[in-house]
Amino acid sequence: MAGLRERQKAKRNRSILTAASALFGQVGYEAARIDAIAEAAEVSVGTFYNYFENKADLLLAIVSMEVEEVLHQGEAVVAAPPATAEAALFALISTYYDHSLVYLTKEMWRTAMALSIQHPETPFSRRYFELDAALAEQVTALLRGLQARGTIRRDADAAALGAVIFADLNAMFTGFTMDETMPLATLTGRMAAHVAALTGLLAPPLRPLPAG
Amino acid sequence: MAGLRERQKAKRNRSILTAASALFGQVGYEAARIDAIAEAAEVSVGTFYNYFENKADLLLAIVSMEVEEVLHQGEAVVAAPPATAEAALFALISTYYDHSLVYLTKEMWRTAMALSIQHPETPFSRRYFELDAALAEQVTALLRGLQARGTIRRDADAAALGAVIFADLNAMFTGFTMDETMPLATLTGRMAAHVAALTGLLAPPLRPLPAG
DNA sequence: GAAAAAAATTGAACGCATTCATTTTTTCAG
DNA sequence: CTGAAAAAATGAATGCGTTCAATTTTTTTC
Repeated sequence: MAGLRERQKAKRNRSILTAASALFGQVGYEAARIDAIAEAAEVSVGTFYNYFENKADLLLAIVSMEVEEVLHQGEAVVAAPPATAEAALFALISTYYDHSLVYLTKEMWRTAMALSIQHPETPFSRRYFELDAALAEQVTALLRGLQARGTIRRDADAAALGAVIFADLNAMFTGFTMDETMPLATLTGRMAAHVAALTGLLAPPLRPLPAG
Repeated sequence: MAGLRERQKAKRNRSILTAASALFGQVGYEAARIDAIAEAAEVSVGTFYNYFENKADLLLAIVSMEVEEVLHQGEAVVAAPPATAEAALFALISTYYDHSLVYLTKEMWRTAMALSIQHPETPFSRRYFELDAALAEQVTALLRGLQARGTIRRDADAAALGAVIFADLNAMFTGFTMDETMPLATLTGRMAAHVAALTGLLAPPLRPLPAG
């Protein structure tokens, strides 16, 4: 049996996270005051800081959930990619984009990106870039799979190109979060153009390259 | 003759910017207190806000100077690029990187990037991304020049690839500013690897493509 | 050159995230 | 069950960017 203390801790933790999540959704991250979150969670401000290191810590919890789900979905695409390189990259990146607004608003994404850049020595930043690296690795894995299958040229540097593609999809996503009026379709369309430009360069030579 | 008021205004403006720049360099942007800047500039806090909209505004002035100089230097590279695509891209991007720490510290760069992402409707953000766009445009211009000269394949989408390459060099630069121990040489080396991977794909076909 | 008008300066006050000394609650030994 | 020790909760205080009503300085008008 879990002790009283332990049970109360878990309940409060959940309560704070729920209250914060709701407030973030309603008024945005920046406008959500700590006292308001504490009050909604029926907890004092001091107690809030007993459970979370700071306001950003709340955001991190939500971002982690989001990216973990997206990584999971991405695995399926990497395991069984569409036939062409263009379709495969498009499918993977669309998976990322389409999921992006499930738990987070654009403003929350912006805040997360800003915090992760500004304070690199922070647990927030470390975790955020860990997640980023996992996504980039997934793009690279897709490229490797396409190479193994002969869909794209085998002499391309998959790791470097995976990083390049991830940097680009990330930059476009940043642009998306920075324009509150941009629909997801616009983002997807732009991404498609870049994917087309890149896959245009990745077609394998008609005859296999001589070994060595 | 300029009136007394006008002369004093110019003097104060300079004084504040000089004081801020010095303090940023000494203790960093975040640790530089507005009262300290005001005091060093021999001005009250209220007056500071009469001359600059906020703390970020000071940073913007310095960032603008930095990027404008780099754009100017970049023009020379675009006007007379090295012989190979790899050398040309390397030269342009090195120009950017090598200049980057002249006026700004890594911490100042991080802050600038974070602010520009977090508050997109701000003059800071608008200006920052204007400068970014100008840099990306310069990369595209270089690619176009290389296409015109036949150094890289003419059927590549220069605008899309310019954007992709800029996003990537930007992401690597962000990584550089986030690691206080990383020397410029490491950044340059990583960039070289990505440039090699990309230019490997950009070589023109041995025979010119048929028209149309 | 004095008085009125315009512009600029000033520092105390405000909002908000975070900290910390004090109080309350829970656990546990006997 | 009791009292001491440990853990957690609390809200007033702090630090810092920014605002604003009151004051001072400069310009203009006659």
